[in-house]
This record gives sequence, structure tokens and C-alpha cells, in this order.
Amino acid sequence: MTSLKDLAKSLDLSITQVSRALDDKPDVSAATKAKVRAAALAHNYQPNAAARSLRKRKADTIAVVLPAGANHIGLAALLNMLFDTAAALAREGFDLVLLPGRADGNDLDSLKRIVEGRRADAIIVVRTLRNDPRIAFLSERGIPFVSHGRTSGAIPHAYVDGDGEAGFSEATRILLQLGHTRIAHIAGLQQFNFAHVRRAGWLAAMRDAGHDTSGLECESAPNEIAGELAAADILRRSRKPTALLCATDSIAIGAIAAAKSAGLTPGRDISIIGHDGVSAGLLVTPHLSTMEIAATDVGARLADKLIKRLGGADPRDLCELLPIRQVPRASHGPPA
Amino acid sequence: MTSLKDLAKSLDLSITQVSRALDDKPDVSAATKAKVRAAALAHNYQPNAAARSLRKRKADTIAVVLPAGANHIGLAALLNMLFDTAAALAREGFDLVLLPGRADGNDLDSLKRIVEGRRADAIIVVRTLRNDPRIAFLSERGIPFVSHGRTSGAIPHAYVDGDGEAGFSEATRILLQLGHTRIAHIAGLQQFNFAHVRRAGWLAAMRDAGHDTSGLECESAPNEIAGELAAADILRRSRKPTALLCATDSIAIGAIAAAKSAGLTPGRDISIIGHDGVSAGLLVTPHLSTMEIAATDVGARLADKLIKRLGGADPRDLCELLPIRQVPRASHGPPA
DNA sequence: TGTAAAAACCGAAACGTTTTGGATCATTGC
DNA sequence: GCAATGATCCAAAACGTTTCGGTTTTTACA
Repeated sequence: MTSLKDLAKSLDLSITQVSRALDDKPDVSAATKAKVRAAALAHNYQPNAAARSLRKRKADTIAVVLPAGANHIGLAALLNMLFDTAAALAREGFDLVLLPGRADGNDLDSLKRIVEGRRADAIIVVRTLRNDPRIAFLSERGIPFVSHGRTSGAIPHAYVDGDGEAGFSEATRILLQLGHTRIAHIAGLQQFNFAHVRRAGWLAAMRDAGHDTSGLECESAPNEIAGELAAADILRRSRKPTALLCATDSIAIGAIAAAKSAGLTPGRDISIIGHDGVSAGLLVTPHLSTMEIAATDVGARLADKLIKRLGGADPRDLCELLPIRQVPRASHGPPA
Repeated sequence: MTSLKDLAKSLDLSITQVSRALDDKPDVSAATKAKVRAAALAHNYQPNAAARSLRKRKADTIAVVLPAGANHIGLAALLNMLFDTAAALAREGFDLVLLPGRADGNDLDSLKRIVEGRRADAIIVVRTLRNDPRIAFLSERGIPFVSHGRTSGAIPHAYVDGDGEAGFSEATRILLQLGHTRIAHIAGLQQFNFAHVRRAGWLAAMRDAGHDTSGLECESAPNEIAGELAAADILRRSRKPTALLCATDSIAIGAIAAAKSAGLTPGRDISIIGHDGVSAGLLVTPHLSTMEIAATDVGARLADKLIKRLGGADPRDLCELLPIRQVPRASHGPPA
């Protein structure tokens, strides 16, 4: 409501001086600075965001393009992480704006609107695909961005991600060590990079151990219902697995239900392991063996990378691959 | 990157006409409109958001002030709902910006910054308190807003809320009908309005039935761990309840764990009912009896109310109290 | 007391859009 | 042929801030 002009008039100063005083710039005497600050407080002056952003050519805003609709299960964890990111960004003076992905799946158009309209200074990309057009677009335009998850493409970019390949290799080796040989993998949709690398980790460990993987895998959307269907399918096959390594906890929780329906006791008759460390894993019986990123502040790390990127850092120096920690619980063990 | 000026120059038109053409205003010939639109598309012109917002004195942005940190459990459901709101608002051309509550709990300052700085045209308030200073502030300033949840204060305002009082009264009556008399209530923190009305519903039904409630209640933060502690406490008391009516599912899930630890079988030795209908209720054993708002589109309703409020509707006409539907499952039954 | 340097200040332009208040031109009615 | 009408168009102001370049005032020192 109150503008710089109002303050200037009430203080009998020029707009210039009031602006500079509030910015603590050198050309203003200590006395006037104090007076101006007092007046600003009294009128609870807040600079008009649009005017400032127009003049400074930056919006002090970060945008995150969210995947479209439907898959609310996975969304909750994502939004929780982004809340941390928002909090970290707020401390640096940035607002976080949510852009729900468009129903037609054309996220590039939302992105163009944001970028060309200068609505945001930088972008956060989540749910990276193996070959992500959003990342190609942003890189080409030189828009600062950080992604939650890597891509398989050649474009170097800033990211924070878990080392899914190592994690799934290790989990596979643990199962092998316990005596399993027919270790099946219920993969996530392979267009997503996280799903691809997790499968690669399983595949590598199986190959290293000299085990045939044919007929031992299938693909599932990352939610309980799809996971249950996929597990039921794989348990019905001729070459019956003794262990199910699942791309996500949600799939694994569905797999536990499927195993029970098939008359198997998870942890005894069949081993099931997931990934993510969601709290729901402690609600199922038996408690879900899983693995998770060995860091609790992924959201804040994302914010940190973004700030550094805005500060001009090279994206190649802003890649963080976080180690995965195994969280063994009761849903896996030696083969029956 | 391209501005109206650029377009005007390349088309040999005035900025005025280009602007009006893109806005489909009357004073422009059909021929020029077509030419302008084609050029805008070719240069993929997007109006500068700051300039437009400065001139039009509106930001096309809605802000939501989120509660500060910590309680991530309840946050996930909230964020999920807000995602729907964001999607609905996006269809109307509004962006949704997230304002994480400040660590010092002073959300009013964030609110002032947004409101005075004209960063948002309207506000969404969540987690309403019984007596909410944010609502007092916004009402007084005449800022359009909608809250997720009512307040107990006298200020009329737009809201969407579930009828927690009716829901908890009904659940209590159901338990009474089954033969329970010592029905305890594990309440949410009473500063929150939802917790207050749910307790009121239980209290009214108990009084109507002529049952003494002394020693039959306690308060808990809305998460599993606090719920488990609260339930353990109430199960240790001299006047042992046969049923636990919990303010939220998270509390109820904790209560199930506590009951098991105390050697009781939920659903047989003790009845436990929650509220929210979270999916985790289907993961615990036995499946959690609960209740929930009989509508799946609360987020969109919130957006709808906000749009109407921005259109000048009276807040008193924008109050929606949604009925609660009981979801009986396996965690309650007649007393042992 | 005079002068140079330093400190404090100010006017005006610019950011990119929308909108006001005409201006121009062809067409119509008489 | 002339005024009135309607259809297109445009210059300029305004939104509220930051910043460039220059001006005035004070201080420092001879």
C-alpha cells in the first residue's frame, strides 16, 4: 500500500535516497538511514514485488514443474521433500511456485511460459526421465536448473540423486549371499531414470554371479496396486523366484500383499525388499526390508545446488550422487 | 526475451495495437489480429509477468502459508490436497506459491510481506487454529482468502471443512450402540479447530447418553509416536476404556501399536477408530476403522471458493461444511 | 579564507506492459 | 458535397522500483 514515493514525501527526501537507504547502500548518511528504516517500519512498507522484479530483471522465484495428476502415492514423498526445499529457499529470499504438470503431458509449454515470461529465475525438475526433454530445453536456453534425479543423456546438468545402481547391486549380493539364486526384479517404468538404474544394479550383480535373469523381471507403476498385480504375475510363472527385489517400497508393499494371497509368508517363504524407506514399511507385517538414501536433507541439498547454480557455478560441479544405506528388517531372509 | 516492442517493430504496428490484438480486444481488425498472433507464436512471445502485474495491479498468484517444519506426517496429506488446488488454480491462470511457515512461528510476518508486497492476490490458510491471528489479519485488511478448516472466532470467512462434530458424535453413538460405555477420546492439540470440534462431537454424544467422561480423555500431537504414547497412558489408567476414539488416523495407528504392546487385540479386546481415511489404515492389522470427508475433491473446492471470492462473492456465501462418512473396518466391534 | 576532496543528496531514465484519450481514414446518409 | 458515423490505429502516461549521472553540501587542510 505504501510506496517509496509516500515514504519519500513523509520524510522530505528523494525516492532515490529512500531506496538506497533501505538497501544499506554507501551514499546515505547513517542518520537518514535510521530515519528511513524507522519510517518504513512504521508504515510497514514492503517493496512492490512486480516493480522490483521488472527493474532488476529477476523474480526471486523458483519454479518446480510437477508431474501431472493421478499418482498421488509417490507424490506425497516428493512434495514432502519439496517442502524442505521451499524452506531452504525461503531463507535465501526465494519463493517456490508449484506448476502442476499439464493433463496433456506437455510440460514443456508450462516451462516456456515460466521461462519466457520471466516468472522464475530458475527451475527444479523432478521425476527425471531417461531422456528428458525438459532438461534438453532448459540446457539449451541456458536457464539455471537442478534436477531431482539424473538422466541417461549426454547433457551435463546439476542434480541430486541416490546411487540406485550401487544400492540394488548390494541388495542383490546380500540376497545371493543368503543363498538365493532366483532373485526377481519388479522394475519401475523404465522411462524413468531411477527405475532404469535400479534395474541395471540388479542386472549387473546377477550377471557377475553368473545367474540367468530370463523370466525374472517385470515392470510396474510405482504404487501398491500395480505392485500387487505385478508380483502376483511373477509368482505365477514357471520359474518361481525365491526373492523379489522391488524398485520402490510402494511396489514392495503390494508384493507383500500378493505373496500373502498366494499363501506365502514374506520373510520366510519369500524374501521381499523395497527402496525408499517410507514409514508405511513399518506398518506392514512383516516389517519391510528396504534401502534408502543415507541423507535426510535431500530437499535442502537441492536448494543449495540451485543457489550455487544461480551464483554462476558450473553445473558439472553440482552433481551429487548420494550413497544408499540398506535397512534390513523382517521381510527377507534365507530361501525356504 | 521478445517484448511487445520487438513484435510491434517487426510488424510495423504500434505497441498498443499489438497488446490489444493479443488480448482480442475490439479495436483491432481481424486481419491484424491474425498477423499479430502468428508473429507472437513465431517469436514465442510470452508477456513479462512482472510488467503486466505492475500495471494491472494483480499478480495472478495465490499464496499458501504452510505450518512450520517438523510434523511431516500430517504434511503429506495436506500437500497432496494442495496439489489438487494448484492444478485447479492453474486452469484459471493462477500460480500457487508455497510459503513455508517461519521457524519462529511468526507466520504473520510472511503474510505481511506477501500482502503488502502484492506478491499474491489471495491467500489460502491451512491448519486453522481455534482463534487464528492469520484470519483476523487477513479479514481486517480485506485480503481475499479461503481457509482449509473453520475457526471458533466470530469473524465470518470462506472455508471448506469437514463436519467433525457430527462425524465424532456418530462414531460415538455407533460404539454406544455396540455396548461400549467407557469410550475414551484421544484428542488432537486443542488449539487446532479441527481437534476442538471433534472432541466436542464425542463429548456431546457421551453427555446425551448420560455417560461420565472424566478420566477418559487425553491430548496428543497428530502423529503415530505421540498417539502410541497417549494410548499407552490412557490404557494404564484405573478406569480402563473399552474403546478409543482418536482424533486422527495417525494417532489411531499409534494406538493400535500401544494396544498390542499392552497385550490387547484391537477389534476384539478394544475398539479403535480414527479419522481421515489415510491409506496406511489398510496396512495395519487389523484394518483401521475410520471416517473421512465424503468428498474426494476438497483441494479443487478450495480453489473454487477462492476464485469466487476473487470475483467478489461474499465470504458468508462461501462456507462449505462437508459431511463425514463412516468407514467401518476391523479395528472396532462390541466390547469384550 | 579558499579550495579540493568527500559525503550526501537528487532528477530522470529505464524495466515492459496496459489503458486513456484522442487521431486518422474510409464509409454512410442526406 | 458535407457532416456524422464507425473502424482502425497511435502517442503518451502510468504502475513502483533501481540506478546512472550529476549537483549540492559538508569536511579537511593549507
